[in-house]
Amino acid sequence: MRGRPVLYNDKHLIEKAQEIFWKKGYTATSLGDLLKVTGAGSGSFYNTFKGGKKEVFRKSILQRREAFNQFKKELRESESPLDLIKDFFRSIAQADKETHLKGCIIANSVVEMAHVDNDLELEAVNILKEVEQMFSDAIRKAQELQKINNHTDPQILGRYLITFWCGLNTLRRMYPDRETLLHQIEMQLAVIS
Amino acid sequence: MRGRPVLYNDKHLIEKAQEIFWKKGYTATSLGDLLKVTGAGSGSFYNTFKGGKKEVFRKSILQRREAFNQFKKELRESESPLDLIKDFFRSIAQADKETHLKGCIIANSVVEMAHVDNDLELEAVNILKEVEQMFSDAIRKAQELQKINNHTDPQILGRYLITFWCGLNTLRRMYPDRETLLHQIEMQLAVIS
DNA sequence: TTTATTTTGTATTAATCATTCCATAAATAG
DNA sequence: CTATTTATGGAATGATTAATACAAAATAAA
Repeated sequence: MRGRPVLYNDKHLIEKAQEIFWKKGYTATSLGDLLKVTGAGSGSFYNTFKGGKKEVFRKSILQRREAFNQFKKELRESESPLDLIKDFFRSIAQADKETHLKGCIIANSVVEMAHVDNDLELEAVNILKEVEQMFSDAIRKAQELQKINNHTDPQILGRYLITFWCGLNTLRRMYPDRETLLHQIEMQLAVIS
Repeated sequence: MRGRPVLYNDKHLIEKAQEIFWKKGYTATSLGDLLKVTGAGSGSFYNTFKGGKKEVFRKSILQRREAFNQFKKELRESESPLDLIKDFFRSIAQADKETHLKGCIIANSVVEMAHVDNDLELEAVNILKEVEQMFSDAIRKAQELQKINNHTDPQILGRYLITFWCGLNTLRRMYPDRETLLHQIEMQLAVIS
């Protein structure tokens, strides 16, 4: 194939873009921010992303979706997926303050996009619904194997967990503190046991 | 007092500003938006708010805090404040789609402000902590009066409710639907009974 | 009625925004 | 070596941003 070789492949650009979008959100991140953090000039940037800022953001959250799919794969190979999920919630308490302040880029996007961009809002909502489905499946399995005593409809409990996830996204900013968070996480997980 | 009479008092400006901030958030709301929606020119605007956009936003969420204080006053005069709080949660399910998409301006602000404006972040976090305190107080009272069976530390349960509030702020955007929300709300409230 | 004081509306500024354009660089095919 | 193709960096564009400057308007005090 002819032509000058690509210096900034889209994967690298998306990774760097994701970092800054995660911190500042969609609107507050300028194209200048994106160029600075990726090291690319606007020429290269628009060469790889004809859709501009919006396209990169969409691909940023889709990349996060991939990370989530990886976790889902681990769950499928696990004996007790619900325990993995619970440990994941517990691990949140161990994060550092900077990470707490960033929160979850998907949950953040649902809040930001409502009256900013409808397509991106829907994209983020759908990812959260996939996570919810993963929660429900794990709970159903645990119920079938008699591993938990709570026999509430797994759909309700899955929604309980996704609600908790989104609530935790704010709680950790209020109390970016290991002790406090771990207490609350254990309390909420105890409902599903 | 001498001088041309004020045409746009600050209370009116804040009210109108709050509406648009609530919808679009801080960053996505331009000064042009604010001028259009208030009807004021930039002269009047900066005459009443030397601090510009940031000052109006701060006063917008402080005004929301006042509305919350009003509710707190009702609670103090009530026999069973926890029941009032529960009914308040239930009433969320009855809102229309537009209202669901707006969500809670304070919870929204905590998410948006983390890496945008530290002062405003703290302001919003403090308001949420006040709400949490109100939850805890109501729960303590209900426990003392033997009105509920759950005897978990009221602080933990207060944090459970504020976490739920923030989670609901996203869940209602995922499912802006009366049935779904009411189901989830009842399930979560059942924990405190 | 004149003077002092304050608000208002608009024009202006200066900065930043997202995007496009284009000459140049760097590769391959012929 | 030459022609062709593609990517790059940065200048240029035009829109939008937040904020200021200032003359005109509207009032009250003197």
